[in-house]
Amino acid sequence: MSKHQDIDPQYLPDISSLEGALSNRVYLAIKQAILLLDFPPGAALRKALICDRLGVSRAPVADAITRLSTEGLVDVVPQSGTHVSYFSISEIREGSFLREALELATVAKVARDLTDEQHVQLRRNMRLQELLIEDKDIPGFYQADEEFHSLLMGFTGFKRLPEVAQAVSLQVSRARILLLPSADRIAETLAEHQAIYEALLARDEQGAQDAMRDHLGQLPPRIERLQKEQPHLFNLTSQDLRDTV
Amino acid sequence: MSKHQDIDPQYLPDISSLEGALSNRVYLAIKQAILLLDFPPGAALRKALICDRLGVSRAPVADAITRLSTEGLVDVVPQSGTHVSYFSISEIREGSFLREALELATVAKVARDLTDEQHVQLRRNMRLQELLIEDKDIPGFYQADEEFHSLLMGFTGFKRLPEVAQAVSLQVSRARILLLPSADRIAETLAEHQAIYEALLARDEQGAQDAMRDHLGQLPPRIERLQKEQPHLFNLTSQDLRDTV
DNA sequence: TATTGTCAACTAACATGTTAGTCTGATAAG
DNA sequence: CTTATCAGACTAACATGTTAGTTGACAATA
Repeated sequence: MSKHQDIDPQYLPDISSLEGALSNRVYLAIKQAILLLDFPPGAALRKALICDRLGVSRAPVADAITRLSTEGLVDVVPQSGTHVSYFSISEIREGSFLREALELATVAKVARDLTDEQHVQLRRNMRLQELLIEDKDIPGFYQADEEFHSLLMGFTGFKRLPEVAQAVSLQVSRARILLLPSADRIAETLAEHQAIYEALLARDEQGAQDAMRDHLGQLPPRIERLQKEQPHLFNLTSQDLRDTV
Repeated sequence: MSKHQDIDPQYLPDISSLEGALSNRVYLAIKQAILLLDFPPGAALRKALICDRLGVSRAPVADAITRLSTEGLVDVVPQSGTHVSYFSISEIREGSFLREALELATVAKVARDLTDEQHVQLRRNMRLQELLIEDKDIPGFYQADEEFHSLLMGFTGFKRLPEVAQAVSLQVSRARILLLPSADRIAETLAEHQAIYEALLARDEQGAQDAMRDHLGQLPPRIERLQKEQPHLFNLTSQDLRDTV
């Protein structure tokens, strides 16, 4: 069950550039390493190595691991050890479901309440997306994509919504790193964003939801295909086996 | 800003009857006291008192408080103190929004996938609700109500959904305690549940969502009325002031 | 070979000591 | 009477020592 590598603490970002409490900085550093797959699924988190690398004691590291555990990024085995969680098709499906639920409620509300100022911000972001596509700047487009969704959530005026949405779809975000986006795909993505944008301008609540559902529905099948290509990253639970029959 | 009472540790449930790690038991005990308003909003959590009462050291208590902090039930002021969070109209609105988003997605999926076995379970619960109303057993109905929603979420097959739904609407659950349900109100509630139930049987996705939206929409206005009656329990942020103009 | 039992090494969980930031309230200055 | 200051008493955050449970290698046995 475990001839897995330990983590390589070399990949931990330096925490001195971060701000806030020590526990929080350690948390952010480990979280980044996991989300970028520098700490691969299955890797054992060795507290001693992390303490050594970051120059902190075990307390803030333990605190950080507790938080990562509640987010599902690590699995803690009491009195035994901690390792980076595997991908799980069922968890990714659930994460996508939760994410979709929140995004649909978001666009419905935004379609009802969109202000002129918000419209300007959205239009600016859409223009940016177009420019980045012309330049074939894939990382840049990725970032503008995130900002597009982030803007919409911000428009609701709800403060916790963005972080909740991120928390429920962390596994999806992590798996998404494995997908290498092509120029074709980001062009499609732009078109999907435009459909959402136009429905929002038209105050078309149902249309915006349909467009968002269509947009978000693209991701899960792509991720599920990864399971065949890189099965060692996945944890096949009985649930998953039943689903894939 | 703070001539508030300390918490009274006497209200902490005994943790020896709970199971799991010590940290988790302490967490559950404090959480229950906060949700039942035995620890009222604004009360200062004194770690020493809690340690004394539960017979544990500071470590598991600190661990528990960290978790409660991420759930928004307590506010931690670094290097200073911790107190039970106040109610906030804006947080309650947001919690209701998030809860509704998840419940709507849930009934849509259940309307599509309902099995015969699940139908039997639902019908049994509906019958139970009717019986409890005849007996005017309000606490019993409250419990069956929770079970109704819990059943629906369980039907999706998603494991984290119930806990996420509970987590996002914790503030709402806490405020709900202040509402004294009348016989009239629980009769209305039953009717709303029946509308959801019938739409689900008819596989009417849109109808089930409409019925659920109508059902969940009852709660927030009732809670907002509490603000006038018991303003000392609320934290009026500038956000809230703007909203209530 | 396969199975079982033992034990050493490792771990998370817990207890407790230490540090440093924050609040309060008394006192002094205006 | 108001305001500023400053010391002491708190607190969370952090460091570190201790406990107890798990794991996995290996030897003993069948």
